[in-house]
Amino acid sequence: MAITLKEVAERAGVSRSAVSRTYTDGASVSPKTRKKVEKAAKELGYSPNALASSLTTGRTKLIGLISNNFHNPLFLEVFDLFTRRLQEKGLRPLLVNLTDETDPENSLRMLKQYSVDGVIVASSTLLPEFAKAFHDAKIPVVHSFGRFASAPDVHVVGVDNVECGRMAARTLLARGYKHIGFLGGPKGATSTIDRRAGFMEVIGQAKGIKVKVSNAAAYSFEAGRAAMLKELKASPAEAYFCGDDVMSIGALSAIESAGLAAPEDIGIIGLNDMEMAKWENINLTTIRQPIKQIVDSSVELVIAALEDRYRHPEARLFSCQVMERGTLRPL
Amino acid sequence: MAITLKEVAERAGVSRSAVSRTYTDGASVSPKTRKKVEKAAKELGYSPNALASSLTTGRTKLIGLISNNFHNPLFLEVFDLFTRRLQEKGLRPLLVNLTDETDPENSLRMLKQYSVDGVIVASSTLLPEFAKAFHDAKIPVVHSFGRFASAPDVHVVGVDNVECGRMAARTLLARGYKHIGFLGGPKGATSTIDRRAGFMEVIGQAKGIKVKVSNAAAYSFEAGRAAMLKELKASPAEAYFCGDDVMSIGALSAIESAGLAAPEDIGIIGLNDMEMAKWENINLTTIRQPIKQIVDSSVELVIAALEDRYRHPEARLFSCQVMERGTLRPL
DNA sequence: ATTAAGATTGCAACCGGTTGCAAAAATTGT
DNA sequence: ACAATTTTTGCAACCGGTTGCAATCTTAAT
Repeated sequence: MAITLKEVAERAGVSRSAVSRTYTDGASVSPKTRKKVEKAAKELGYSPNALASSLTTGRTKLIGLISNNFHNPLFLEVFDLFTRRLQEKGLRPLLVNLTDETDPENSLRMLKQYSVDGVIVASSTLLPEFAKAFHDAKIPVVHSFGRFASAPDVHVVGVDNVECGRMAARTLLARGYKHIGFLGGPKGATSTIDRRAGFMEVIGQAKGIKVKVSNAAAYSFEAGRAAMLKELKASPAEAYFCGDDVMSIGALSAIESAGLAAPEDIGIIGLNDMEMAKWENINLTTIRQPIKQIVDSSVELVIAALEDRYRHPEARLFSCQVMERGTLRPL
Repeated sequence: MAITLKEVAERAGVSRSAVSRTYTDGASVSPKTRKKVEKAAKELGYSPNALASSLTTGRTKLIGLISNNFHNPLFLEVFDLFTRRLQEKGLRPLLVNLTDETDPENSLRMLKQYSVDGVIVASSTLLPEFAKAFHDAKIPVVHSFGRFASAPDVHVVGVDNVECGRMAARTLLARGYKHIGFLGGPKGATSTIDRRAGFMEVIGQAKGIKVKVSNAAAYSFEAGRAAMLKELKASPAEAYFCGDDVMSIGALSAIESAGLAAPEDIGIIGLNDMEMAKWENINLTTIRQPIKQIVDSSVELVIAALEDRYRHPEARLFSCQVMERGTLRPL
């Protein structure tokens, strides 16, 4: 099919090793032969077969990028950042869509077959055990947007969801809301559990605050809307901390449908700060996750992990920030 | 590192060929040896190295998935569909993010190095020449969401944008709008050009209709909003056909900002029918692109193309459909 | 000019599989 | 039971590279 190293060697009048060495850096080739080889290569349109070389070097430069968040617009931004960053580092993302699956079995087998150098699990809903399966199979893995643990089993990069919960609570209290709602994502999601813990911790320390807790079925528009519609039927709180931005937008639409408005009638604070949050017709007050930093750090960490396979599992947490916009009443 | 075929062969007490054959279908192995091999493989946790085998078979089952649309939420749906479909067919998507690049050079080289079996270019803004580069390099390629041509250079799957333009014009005329706007995407994009042609064709055949043409800088919220704000300053039309749904949402926000409403003051019809279009707070009347069919057909076509490398380039067009929602006045 | 050290080169074995071919084993028919 | 088929098996070469090693060539030092 394609041009091989052998053909280039013949044309350049050198050994195959010489050709190979011109394309591996650090190898010893004289400028003269390098010239000859490059000339021949150009004439033939040769490009080295990365897969064949992976056979001996043990490196494919392939990184498995696994996610089950293909319905949350935030993750388009995440994929954009990941693919660019990996490309910049000379790595190639092999994308795995995990929708409707929670068992690592299949993806593990597949990624083993393709000898990926490492794996990035980009998901806020997958359990730590998922990433652990790769760790156990001795494949370097980083769980991005995963759950924080002080002594994690695998590398984790993300935000401190407990602190996010606290931050949301403090923000609402500071604005004088007395009747407050926690409208979480799916009950089982680790992110929901952690945010709720932080949220309740702060609320618990304040006096005379009434709290309402409820959960949406998913981090989605429909679920957020449905949950808020239900809230509106039975004495709603003055302001809600919603599971994420998409849910918040769903909640806002419910409020609007009921002939109410944010922040006049009900306040909303979201989480993520996805691009849509700043669209003028949404203008959502929300807690920003620094996704660029999380992504860059994840890539850096997976590279570090594949250079040192015995690197101790590490959790890298980034801090969030409240983005003041128009869905909470001013301070 | 990992378990190899040789180790399995030794443990099972058979030749390496025997092991290889148990994992290639159509090969001749007796049930007895197959049993032995499978037992040994299971005990050792063996899984064949797909890359090594690709060396001799010439098939990697890797498909390059190239896109430059990492900011349009529609493409999250598209990626979701592509990755799932490819997975179902036993193919693996190697994702390439082409943002800020229009030259195929780099991606071509890279995908050659990884010996992808085929390439899918998923973009409505990349030019046909881009996909052509892969075709010229003898890599099977399908351009999804690409420009229609009756005698295309490469396989194309998408919608007939000219017909979409006609459809939009007819829809607006049928609702009695007399002063009509075409608010296109970026001027150079083939999709914009084609839609405009169809649109103007139908309008031209109607009597007493006034048309305004303008273009947004990109298929994005901000560009759509900016373009509509500009329109609103200088005698706007009664209804607009916007470049796509994201732009439409931007336009709607501009309308709202100006204290106006759709469809009462200004009508909007979009294009794509992405998930957000049916969110209750948007409720956008739009022309639906059947993305599931486009994706499935693209995958099918790329498979056909890699099975028959001399297959004649083909254009597959799917028809669109108006989704009646709330941003145009009723019939 | 001679020699020692350093740089460059090619040979050949190897990475983890596949496959054509001929030999061996199993099956069929008589 | 024996020959003719058919199926299964292992050998060995190959896919497209890399790399340790010893041989050869340069360069620098004396």
